[in-house]
Amino acid sequence: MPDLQDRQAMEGLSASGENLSNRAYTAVSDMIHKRRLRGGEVIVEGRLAELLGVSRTPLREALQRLEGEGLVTKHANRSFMVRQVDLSEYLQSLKVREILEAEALANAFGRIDEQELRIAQKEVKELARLPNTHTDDHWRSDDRIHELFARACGNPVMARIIKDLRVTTRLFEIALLAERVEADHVEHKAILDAIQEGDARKARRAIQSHIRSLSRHAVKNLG
Amino acid sequence: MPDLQDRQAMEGLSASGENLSNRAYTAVSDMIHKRRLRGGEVIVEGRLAELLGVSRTPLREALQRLEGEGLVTKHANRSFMVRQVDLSEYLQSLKVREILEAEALANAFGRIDEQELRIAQKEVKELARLPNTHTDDHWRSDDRIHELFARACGNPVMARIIKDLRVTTRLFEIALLAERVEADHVEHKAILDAIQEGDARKARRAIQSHIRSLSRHAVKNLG
DNA sequence: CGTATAAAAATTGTATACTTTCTTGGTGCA
DNA sequence: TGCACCAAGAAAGTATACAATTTTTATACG
Repeated sequence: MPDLQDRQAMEGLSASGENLSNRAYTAVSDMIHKRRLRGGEVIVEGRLAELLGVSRTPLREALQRLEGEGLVTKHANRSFMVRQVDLSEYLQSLKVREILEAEALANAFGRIDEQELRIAQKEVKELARLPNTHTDDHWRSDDRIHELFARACGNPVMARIIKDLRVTTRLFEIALLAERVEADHVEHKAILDAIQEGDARKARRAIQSHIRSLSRHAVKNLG
Repeated sequence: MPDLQDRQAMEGLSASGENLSNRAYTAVSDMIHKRRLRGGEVIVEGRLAELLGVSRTPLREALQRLEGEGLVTKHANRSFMVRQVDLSEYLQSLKVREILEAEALANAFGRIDEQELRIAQKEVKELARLPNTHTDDHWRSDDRIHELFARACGNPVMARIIKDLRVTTRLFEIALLAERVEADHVEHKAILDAIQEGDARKARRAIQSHIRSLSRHAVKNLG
């Protein structure tokens, strides 16, 4: 079982969410994304509440909220369980992402903030140079790129769906990862380049091939 | 304020969700969809809990879950508020639906259960004959048709997203409605006919023009 | 030695009491 | 008359106590 670390992370959050419910929410969400709580693991409320230093009430509320978002589920009508994303769901999600991100990118053309594009490009270049792949940084960059055009597409509903789908796929990718990092850099760069050149067709192909590449990689390593 | 009706509906649910949390959840969800709780309305926990005959604890959990699904939101960091879908969000959602439902329909070709198709067709025909448009029936038919190919498309993730989007759009349409019913019948029939003929192109056009027709109607009446 | 059963422990479900925070209305002073 | 400040009330946030349910363990019997 994880030690004090999570509790301390939670206490460090004192400023953020204000109330314990919100703090518990982000703390648990974090623990899931950081794999301190693994997919399929059963959550026992009492223990986790104590670990986070709150009573069960706000923790339960956090869990209900997370259930609504699909990060945890009810196991046999009783305990909560950390959501397990299997290969099949991963591939299905990627398929939808491929469709929607291509569409979003097309609609975003001409509306993407120049400066944000610069920042994203610089980040990719730096990451490519670094030998050691610090995963947190990698994902931050990944987020930035994909949100770049999702947010700019002029359709917040679409952006939200893409974001949710990326939560799902991320959940799965965390387990996989590692040897993908190199390919990600190259493919990300291709997308950003196409955007900068103003070549919509090329950008569409780039995002599609990026996502398809993720699918192929997953199937190869697990299918 | 609504009277005993909701409370009784809730008590009638005794069999379904088993525990009070779940019962409160479906009860509130129902109240929202049936417009007994209107978009933008502020929910005061104590009152609603009393109305439903439960303590605040399970009601709050239900509300948190509904928040995760987007049916209610937090107002000014405090009270819950029934979600208000505005025209802009409605149109955005329709846009995504247009993309995804067209895709789903394409993928569903050849996998749609013959019998379910028959049932849907019969239902449309009957509704078209009836002079009085009983809204519940209309929507049940609407659900059946759109779920027909969403479920058959082979991608449950996509199906789930379509379903969620239809919750959003339905929330908006309930307010509008009425003179749409006629057009809906015609357009639904066109979709089903195309499916039966096995004409994928035609079906795609039919679903797209159906959804675009919804957009146009909304803009005309409210934009 | 295995299985069935009952008692105990653990865990979730619910209510309630208490605390904190926000809102509202009234009173006093400029 | 208008504004500011304070008090009282209302509503949300949290903890805890208790009830209902499930799981585990221990013991007795076949």
